Amino acid sequence: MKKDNSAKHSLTKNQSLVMQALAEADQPLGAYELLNRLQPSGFKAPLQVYRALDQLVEKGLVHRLESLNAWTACCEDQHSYTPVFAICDDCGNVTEHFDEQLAGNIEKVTKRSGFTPDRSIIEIHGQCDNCGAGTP
Amino acid sequence: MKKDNSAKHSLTKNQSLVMQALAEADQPLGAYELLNRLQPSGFKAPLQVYRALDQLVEKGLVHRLESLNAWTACCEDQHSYTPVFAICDDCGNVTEHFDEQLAGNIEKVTKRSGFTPDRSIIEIHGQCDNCGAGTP
DNA sequence: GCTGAAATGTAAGGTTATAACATAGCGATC
DNA sequence: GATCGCTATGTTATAACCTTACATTTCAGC
Repeated sequence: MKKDNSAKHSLTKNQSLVMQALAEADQPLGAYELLNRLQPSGFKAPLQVYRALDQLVEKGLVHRLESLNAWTACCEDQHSYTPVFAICDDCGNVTEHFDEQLAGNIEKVTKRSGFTPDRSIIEIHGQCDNCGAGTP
Repeated sequence: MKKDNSAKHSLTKNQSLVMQALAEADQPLGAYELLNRLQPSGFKAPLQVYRALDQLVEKGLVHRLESLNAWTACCEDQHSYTPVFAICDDCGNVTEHFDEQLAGNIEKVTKRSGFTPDRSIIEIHGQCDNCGAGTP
């Protein structure tokens, strides 16, 4: 289970509910999957979910996985490097990693062409240790 | 204008049309934007576009930009390294880069945890040289 | 208590992607 | 050349994801 850092950030009711749902999930969740899970708590419209998600991303507590159209609770409280996500295409499990060198190389590649990087998206699809290609 | 490598890959009619539209565009295009542009050529349904796109991605002639929900013609004919896309959030221009070192970093980060990488997505948002943060 | 900013509620609509099923083209084999 | 199987295509409907617009509520700070 992921950490729940919500306490440190004085979340609103909806933000807390979404954060909790993500923290309890063992996989990234889509916005409508979140809506489903939060309907018992009174959620009625997609916008409630999307607003909470946006605010949580803003606070750095949640990441969006672009290649899955899904959202996941951040495994750390605040991090300085761009996160790298390893996404298992078999079981759907996602792990978050950090690597200073990699973050540095990304800067380098783009700055060569006069590009000023702002935010980076690194998502790696493959097979996790459990579903491993090693044990077929 | 991007290269048009379609000749080498014996594309079908729909694949050629989509490839051509992407090669002529100076920015990535969404599937429905492609549909609009190809309606004069007889396209009627989204699926025609999506199917052609999938096949072109399969052949390595087109990349999907996950964070834009858009598609772009590949700038090279076949490449061995994971492409890195630099996406200008101001003008929408996208450039494709390659970096051996970066590809190596990715392997390293994931393999530490027993993960077997298959395909990687690296998309960097920021400002291009023209829209430059340097010249406000 | 009043006020302004942020959060929430609700309805409607836009964009992106896929499922399901039918038809057509085309090469390989008998 | 008839049959088979594979790939590509056509068509309709629907699922999944996200946003706009506007009304209402909450709540900290004066």
